Amino acid sequence: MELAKAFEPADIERRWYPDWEAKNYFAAGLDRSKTDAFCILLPPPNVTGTLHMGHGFNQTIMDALTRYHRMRGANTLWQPGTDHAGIATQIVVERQLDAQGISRHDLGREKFLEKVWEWKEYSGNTITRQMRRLGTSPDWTRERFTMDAGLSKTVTETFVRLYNEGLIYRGKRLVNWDPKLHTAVSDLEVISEEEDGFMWHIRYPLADGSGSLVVATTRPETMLGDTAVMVHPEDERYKPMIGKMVKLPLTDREIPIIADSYVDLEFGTGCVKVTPAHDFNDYAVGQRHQLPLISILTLDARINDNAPEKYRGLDRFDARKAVVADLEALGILEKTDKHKLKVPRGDRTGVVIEPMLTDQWFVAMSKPGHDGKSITEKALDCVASGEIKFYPENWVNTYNQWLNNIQDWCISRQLWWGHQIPAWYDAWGNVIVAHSEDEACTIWRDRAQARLAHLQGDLSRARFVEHHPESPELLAGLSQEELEAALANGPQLTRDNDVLDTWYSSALWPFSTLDWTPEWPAQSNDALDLYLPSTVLVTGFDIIFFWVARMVMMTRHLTGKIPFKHVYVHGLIRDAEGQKMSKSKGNVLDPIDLIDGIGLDALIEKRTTGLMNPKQAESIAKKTKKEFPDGIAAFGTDALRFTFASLASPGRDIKFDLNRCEGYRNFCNKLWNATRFVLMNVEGQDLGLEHSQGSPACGGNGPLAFSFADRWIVSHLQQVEKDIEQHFTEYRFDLLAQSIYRFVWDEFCDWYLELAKVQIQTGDAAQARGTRRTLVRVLETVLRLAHPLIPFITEELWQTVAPIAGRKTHDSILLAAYPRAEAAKEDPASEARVERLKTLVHACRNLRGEMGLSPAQRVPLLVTGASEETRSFGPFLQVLGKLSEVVFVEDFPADAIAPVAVVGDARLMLKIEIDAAAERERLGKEIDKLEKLQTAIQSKLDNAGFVARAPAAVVDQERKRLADCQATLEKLHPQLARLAGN
RNA sequence: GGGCGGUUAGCUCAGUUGGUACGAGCGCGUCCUUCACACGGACGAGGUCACUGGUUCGAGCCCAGUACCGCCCACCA
Repeated sequence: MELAKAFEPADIERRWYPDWEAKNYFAAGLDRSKTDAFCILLPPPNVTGTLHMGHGFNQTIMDALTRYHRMRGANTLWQPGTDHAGIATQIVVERQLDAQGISRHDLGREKFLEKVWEWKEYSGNTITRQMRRLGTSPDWTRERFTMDAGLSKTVTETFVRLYNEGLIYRGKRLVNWDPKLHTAVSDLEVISEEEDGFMWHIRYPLADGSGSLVVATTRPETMLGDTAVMVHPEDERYKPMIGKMVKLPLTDREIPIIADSYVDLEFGTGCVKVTPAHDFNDYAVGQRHQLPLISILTLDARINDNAPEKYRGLDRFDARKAVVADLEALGILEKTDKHKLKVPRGDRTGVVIEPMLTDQWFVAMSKPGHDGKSITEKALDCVASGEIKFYPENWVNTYNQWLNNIQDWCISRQLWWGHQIPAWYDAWGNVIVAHSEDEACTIWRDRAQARLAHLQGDLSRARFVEHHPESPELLAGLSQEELEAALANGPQLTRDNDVLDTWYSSALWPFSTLDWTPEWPAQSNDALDLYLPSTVLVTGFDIIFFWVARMVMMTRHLTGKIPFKHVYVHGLIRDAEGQKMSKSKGNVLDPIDLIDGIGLDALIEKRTTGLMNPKQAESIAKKTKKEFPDGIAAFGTDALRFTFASLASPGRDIKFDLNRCEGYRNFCNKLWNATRFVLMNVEGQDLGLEHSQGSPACGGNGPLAFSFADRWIVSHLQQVEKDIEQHFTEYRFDLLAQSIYRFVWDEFCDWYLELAKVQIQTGDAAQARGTRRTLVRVLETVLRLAHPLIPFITEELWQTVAPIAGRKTHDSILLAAYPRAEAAKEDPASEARVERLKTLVHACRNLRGEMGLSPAQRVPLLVTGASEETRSFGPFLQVLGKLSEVVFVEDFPADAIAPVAVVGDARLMLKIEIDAAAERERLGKEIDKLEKLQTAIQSKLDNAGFVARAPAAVVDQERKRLADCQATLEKLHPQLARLAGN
């Protein structure tokens, strides 16, 4: 088969992926007799759009690991799927409707959800199509979606369990409220950033007219909901006022002055207004002092009816202006200072989050569960015990720190898209959590009957509680008559409208995707048994809290197992300037565009459509033009993947550098052409494969001879195989890529191929066979070695190379065995010998370079003092040094004025006519350099401390360096002297 | 206020248990369309490893501190 002259990825990629998938090569290994199991969970991408560079990076690493372990023969599963991404997806669809002038309320819940499902279908397909383009190898037949029937069942089941265990509860609490979305959000979904604001100082008069005090606040409008003013108990300024009342301005209420050591004496005026219904700190203070809670805001953050009439209906920021103006008019606004403050904003909407008193569902993070430990404690234990390891390790700090300060997790969302909470309410507001409405009704009736029996005296309280330990107080408030009537009419339950935080279902991903059932462990399946826990979670640090910690908590608590053994935390992909990639900045790169290439116009079009702020289009277009004047070239998937891997240094974000990508595209081309060369030399030739299952066409029976060069490259390969194994174990994909790159380019191509040319041309038949066999075998091994990173090109080449190498063991390279180092093939002597040959060649080339010889100009080389080995290098030296001939002589001609280099015992002379003065200068410089070096080493050795305390090997090494240095000088000096006369 | 990173060639980054700065890619200079590859080859220029002190025979690598950049967490009204 004839290979194209250059590597052209598009066609190769198009052919191989469908083939792999059709033949089901990615299917989960379910062989229980195997001891090794490797599993990765794909962090399910959100169905909000398309994949970005971060996904490409993340998935490249996972795919490399998966292919590696699959080739090493482990049971392997890469579990794919997508996430419904509650809020994010609902926003996307609402925005689309918005463009048509429709709101979700116009459609109603059911119709709206249909629209979202349509979008999910579209986005989900886009994502999986992109993943295929990236060459990923998950088991597509096991693809899951967080709202699949099976996963939804797991959500319900776990919710019911946690509720019955008391670890999920409902309550009226102060939560982070997004007034735009009209939903509660969790602490993690709130981003606090410093913004410019003001500190208003307001004078509150004492009710008894005996004076006044001044409070400082950044949110004056909330004073309408104040229920106290607090001071520090030790504050001498205010001590006499503690316990007195102040008259709250703008209202007709009087509120107490309380003492609480929370107050900072140094800050502000030392007096703090307390608004328990609209501030988390004040809420806590209110709890401590039994203060009333007065909510003054509606759910869309307007002033409500609890406030004085004149402010009602005003938006919170308009209300602020009005309040400030009124205070000023009253003359009690003491002063207004500029002040920087942290403003909490919703991560999806950007609007200011309002602490709001609402009924919500929570997961109790610190409450002991069935085994006496809280889910937080258990999550900490999993890591502390070493069962779960972080790579790099320092992320443990972040993980621990977060868990040690965790608050209860608000899991209810006032949205439509998501898992509806499995809770039902009766007419009196009693809550029943159940798997279904039917079950809820049954529970209600059962409970009502038992309660009735209790009320009628037929069932003791103790017996009643014994039967219903999980919630004995349910229906407790109903009278006998009410129970009787309700039992006659049916319970009339209505379901909770809220849905769960999208991360709730994500937290179950490690087992929900493996078809865990409520009957587990009595009923299980192969995948669940083999792949829980999974091996490694590959993820960015941005979701350690959102996802990683919660998976550990839920999986440990609900299954008793850890979700994964390793957490590999990688950096974020940033643009060339280190900026985060985002639509609004217009610096987003689509991985597919790097694979296929994209013209400048198309790229600008892509970056400037659908902007939130269309005004940015122009500057984005300008920047794009500047950065990519010719658009982006097509690099192909393999080059992109190799780039991702090579940039994956631990603990570091990645500034994505297009030049690197180009460099690795070139690397693919190098590999491609090396293969062309090998094929040209081996196809149809006798390779001496008689003892292996070689293809008859290329086999052969001739005797084989392996030279030191053959043994060197094979030996070197063993070291590379060893290194790569270590790099995979340590998740060092950067070093791994580097190892492959260097071996292929610097050793195999730059040296071995050149040496092989000589061997084939000048060696005998046995040596030619040995060389050809080595060429094709090393190449074949390299292809397997590199396959996890660059799957397409390696498959394409392997299909041709493997049969010739007698190693066509499988239909696809991805099923072939991964190379493992063999100690028997190591050959240090040959490695050293090649090193000496390289030194000679370098010396020769340096001379040429310094003489400014054109590569085309062949000149003779004279060598004196050559050892037998050096003599054996003659043919190699001649070709690699571009020499007309290599002549070994006793001594140089006395009258020769030619450049000379010293390598060990040998001296090399390029036989060309040169200017004696120039050569003297050159030698002088050389001698100078060596003498400086000599002095440096000598002084080191003269240091008694060094000789006494440094390890003997190090001292010996220095001695040897010194000796070499001296030996070279001893040869250079006479050479210089010889020229002196000319 | 806590915690974590980073600071090495013009740019983007490696540097494995302290022992000659082998650094790599891109860029740069000179030469070369040599029968695998110009997506290439050969040779070369370029670095006080942020700063200060310490440990050590020896430090880019260990310790302490300083500066600058970045990230995460936290209730100063």
